[in-house]
Amino acid sequence: MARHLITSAIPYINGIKHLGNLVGSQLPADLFARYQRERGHEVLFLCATDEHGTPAELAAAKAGKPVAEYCTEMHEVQARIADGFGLSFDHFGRSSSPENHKLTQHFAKVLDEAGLIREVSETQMYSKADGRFLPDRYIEGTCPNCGFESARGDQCDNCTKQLDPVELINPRSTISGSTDLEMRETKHLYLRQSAMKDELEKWIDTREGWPVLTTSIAKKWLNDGDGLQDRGITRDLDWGIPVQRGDEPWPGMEGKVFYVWFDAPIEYIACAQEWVNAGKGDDWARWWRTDKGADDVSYTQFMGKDNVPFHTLSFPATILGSGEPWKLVDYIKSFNYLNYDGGQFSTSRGRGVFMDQALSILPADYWRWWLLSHAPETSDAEFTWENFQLNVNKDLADVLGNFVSRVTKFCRSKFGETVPEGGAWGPQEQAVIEELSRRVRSYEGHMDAIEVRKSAAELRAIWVAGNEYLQEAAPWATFKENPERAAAQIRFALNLIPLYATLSAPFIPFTAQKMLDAMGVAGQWPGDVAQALERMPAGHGFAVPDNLFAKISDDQREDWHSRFAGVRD
RNA sequence: GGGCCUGUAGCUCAAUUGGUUAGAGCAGAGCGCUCAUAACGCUUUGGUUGGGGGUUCGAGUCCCUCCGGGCCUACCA
Repeated sequence: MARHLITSAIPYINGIKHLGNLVGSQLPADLFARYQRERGHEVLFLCATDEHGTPAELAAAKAGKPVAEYCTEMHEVQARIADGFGLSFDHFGRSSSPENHKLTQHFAKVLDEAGLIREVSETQMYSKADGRFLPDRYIEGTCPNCGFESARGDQCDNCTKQLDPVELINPRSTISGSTDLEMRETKHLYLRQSAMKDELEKWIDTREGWPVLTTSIAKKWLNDGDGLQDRGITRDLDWGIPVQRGDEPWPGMEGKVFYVWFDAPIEYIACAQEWVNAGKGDDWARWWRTDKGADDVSYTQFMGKDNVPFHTLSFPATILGSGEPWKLVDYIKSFNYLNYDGGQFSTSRGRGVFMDQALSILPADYWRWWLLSHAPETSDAEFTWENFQLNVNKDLADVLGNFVSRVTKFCRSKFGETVPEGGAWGPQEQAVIEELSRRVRSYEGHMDAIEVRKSAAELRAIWVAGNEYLQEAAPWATFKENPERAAAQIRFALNLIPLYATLSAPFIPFTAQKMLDAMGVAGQWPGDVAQALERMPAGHGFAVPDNLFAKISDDQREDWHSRFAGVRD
C-alpha cells in the first residue's frame, strides 16, 4: 500500500472562485485523491484558504468588516462550496491558523541560522491617506513612456513598459485615489534564493516526467538574466504572521508580517498539524518528516501555471534551506487556464461562472465531468455553453444515465427488481470482459500518470461498451424465445452498473454513490473484471433509480449564457 | 523587448517522442434496433497537420522563417 500526500494550491480568501480556478487545482487534485483512495492507498489530501496580504485587507474593508472576521466568514463560505463540489479534503485549513504562525516563524528562524536571510533597506511608496505602504500595482499614474493615464506602478497596460512607481507622473493610490504619496524607507527580510540556485537547479534536473509547463517555468526563473533572485519575504502590513525568529522578537522588524507567498506554502505542512489538532488524524510528522516515516510518501502538488515558480523554487528553497528533513514534492501537476466563451474568466468583472452559481444551476457532477474531461493540460481550454450542453447531455445523460435506465427498467418489467436467475456467460460476455479488462488497465495507467483528459476519454469508452453489449445481446429479443438466456444477459448488464460506479466515482462521486445505493452494493475497485461482474448474484435485490442526469435544454442554455456574460452583483 | 507554450476535420482533442494509409468523440449523412431520458448500435462524409523553405530513405513530430492565439517576466496572489 502506497502513501499519497496530495495538496491543491490554496485558494485566495477574497471571494468565491470561478470554474477556471477550480479546474486548475482543487478539482484534479480531488480526482487523484479519490482515485488513490479507491485503489486502497493511504491518502492525505490537504487544502486551505490563503488569507494574508493586501487584497484580503482591502476586501474586508470593502465589506466593512475586521479582516479576521471577514476571513473567518469567507473561509466558511469556501468550505461549504468545496463540500458542494465533493472536494474530499481530509482537512481544509487556514493559512492564518496558529499552527501556521508558529511554523512560519520557525522556518524564518532556521533559515536565518543557516545564513539564508538578509536584511535590506529600501524605499517604497507610502500613502498617508491610506495609512499603508502600497504595492506597485496599487499605484496608478501617467506613463512616462506613452502618456497613458492609467498606467500601474509595475507596468503600463497600454505600452507594456516595465515601470517603477517613482517614474509615474501624478501617481495616485488606486485604493483611495489619494495623491498624497511619498517614498519612505523601510527594512525587509530577503530569502537568499540566489545562494541556493545550484542546489535548486540540481534538484529540478533530477525530476523525471514533470509537465513541460512546470519545468520550463522553473528553468526560466533559474536562468533568466542574473539568475534566481532573492525574494523579499516580509511586508509592511497589519494582517499576517508577525515577523519573529521562532518565539523570539526580531529586532527592527516590529510591526511587520511575513509575505503571503512565504507563509502560504508552509500552510501545506501546518494544515497537516491542523488536521491532527482537529482530531481527524494522529500523526502529521509521518507525512511530512522524512526522519519520521515520510520517506515512503509520494507527494503530489496541483496548481495553475501562475503558481509554478513558488512551488518549484520558493517553497523548495524554504524546505531545503532549513536543513531539516522535511518532505519535498515528488510531482508537480500544473494546468493552463480555462477561458470563458471567447475571453477570460474575470473575477473583478464578474465574467464567467463562479462556484456558487455553478452549484445553484446544476449538480456538481455535471461540472466535474465537463471540467475534468476538458482540463487545460497542454494548452488553455475554453468553456462555451454550447459545448458544455452537448458534451454533458451526450456523455452523462445519453451514454451513462440512459444505460443504467434501460437496463434497470427492462429488468423490472420482465423479471422484477431482483437480479434474475438462469443461464451463464457466453462468448459475447467473455468478449466484453476482455475489452473491459484492457480498458480498465488503460484507465488505471492514465489515472496513475494524472493524464486527466485521457482518463476521462477511457472512462467514457468503458461506458459505451455497455451500450454496445446491450445492442448486440438484445435481451428484449432474446427474451421472447429464450428467457433464460435473457436472464443471463440482463444479469451481466446489471453487474456493469456497480463496476461503472466504482470506476466513475473519482469523476462523478455523487452519481456513483446513487448507482451503488440503487444496486445495493459497495464500491470495490475491480482487480479482476470477471470477478467484479459477480458482485450482484441471482436473487440480489436492487432499485430502479430516478434518471441519473436530466438533460440541459436549449432554453436553459440560452438563459445561462446571457446570465453569466455580464457583471456579477 | 526577452523567454516559454500553442496552432491537426465545422467543434473539442489524440497520434507510443522521426516510422506503414494522421486517429477518437461531438456535430452532419445513411441504415438498423425498439429495452431506454427522441435514448442506443452500425456504417459513413469531412484534413495541403497555420503559410513557406530546409534536413532525412521517411516530418504532424527536427531546423529556419513568416502569420495567428496564449502565458510568464519576480512588490496582486
